[in-house]
Amino acid sequence: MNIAEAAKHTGLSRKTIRYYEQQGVIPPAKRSANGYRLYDTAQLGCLLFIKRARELGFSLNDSQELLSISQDPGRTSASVKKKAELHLQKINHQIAQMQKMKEVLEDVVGECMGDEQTHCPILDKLNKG
Amino acid sequence: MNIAEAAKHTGLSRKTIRYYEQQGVIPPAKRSANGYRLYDTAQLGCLLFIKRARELGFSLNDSQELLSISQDPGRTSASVKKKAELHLQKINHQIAQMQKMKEVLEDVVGECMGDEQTHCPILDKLNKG
DNA sequence: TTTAAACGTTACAGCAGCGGTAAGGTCAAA
DNA sequence: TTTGACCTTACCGCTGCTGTAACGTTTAAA
Repeated sequence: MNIAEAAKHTGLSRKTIRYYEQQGVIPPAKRSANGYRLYDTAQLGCLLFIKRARELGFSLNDSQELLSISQDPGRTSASVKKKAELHLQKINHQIAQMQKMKEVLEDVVGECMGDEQTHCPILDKLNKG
Repeated sequence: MNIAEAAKHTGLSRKTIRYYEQQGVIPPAKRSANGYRLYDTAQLGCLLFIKRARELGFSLNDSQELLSISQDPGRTSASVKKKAELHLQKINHQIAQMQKMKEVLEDVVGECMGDEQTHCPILDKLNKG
C-alpha cells in the first residue's frame, strides 16, 4: 500500500510517517518502481507501536528505543519497566507542576471581578509575586 | 546595572534576557557608551513580570500581551480575566491528558514483572493497543 | 486525447523557548 | 601587562512535527 493508505490505517499524517523514516525511528520503507514508498502489515505495526508510545507521552527517541527492544527476542521486561518507570516519574513531575499552576490561576481568576475596572488581582500577582 | 546583575536579580539567564529583548517581549534596554545593556528597576519589573507569567505556564506571546495590558492605564480586568480563563482551560486539558497517560502507565507498569523474562505487558500494550 | 485532480517525491523554512558555541571587544584587579 | 570575568553579535541545535515549493506520476473524467 502507498503512504496515504498507511496514513489512513494508522491515523498518522503522511508527513509524520516520512519524518519517522527520515529520523530512523522506523526502518526505511521499500519503494515501488516509480519511487513511491510501500507499506505492509509489519510496517503498519511499527507505525502503530510508535503512535501508541507517543500517545503515552514517550519521546520519539524513547519510542524508537522501545520499538527496538520490542523487536529484540533476547529482551528482558526489566529493561522496559525501567524506562516506563522513569517516564512515569517525569509525567508525575509535570502533572504536579501544572497542578500548582492551576491552583494559583484558579485563585487569582476567582478573585478577579472581570469587569470594566482597572484593578486586577491577576496582574497584581504577576507584578508582585 | 549590567545584564549579569539583572540576571542575578531576576533569576533569568543572560541569554534569556537578550532573547526577550530580541523578540520584543520587553522594550530594548538602554546602552552604556561601550554598548553594554543597562537595566534599572523598571526593566527588572518587566523581566520579573514575564518570568512570573511564564511560571504560570503562559506562552511568551501571552506573557508579552499581559505585560502590555498591565502597563495600559485604560485596561479592564475583564480583558485579563478572559486570557487567564482561556489559559486555565488549556492547563486543565493538559492535566487531564497527562492523568490518562499516568493511569495507563501505572497499570502496565504494575502488571510488568520487571524480571529477566521476555514477556512484557508494557510492550503488549504498545503492540496491540 | 487531453487535462485536471489527487496522488507521490525531495528539500527547505518555520514554530517555541531557549542553550551552546564561536569570535570578538572591554574592563578591573593583581 | 596579563588574566579572568564581563560584554557584544551571530549562528546552530534541540523536539516533533507542519507548511510550502517545485516537481513527477497515476487515474478519472470531459
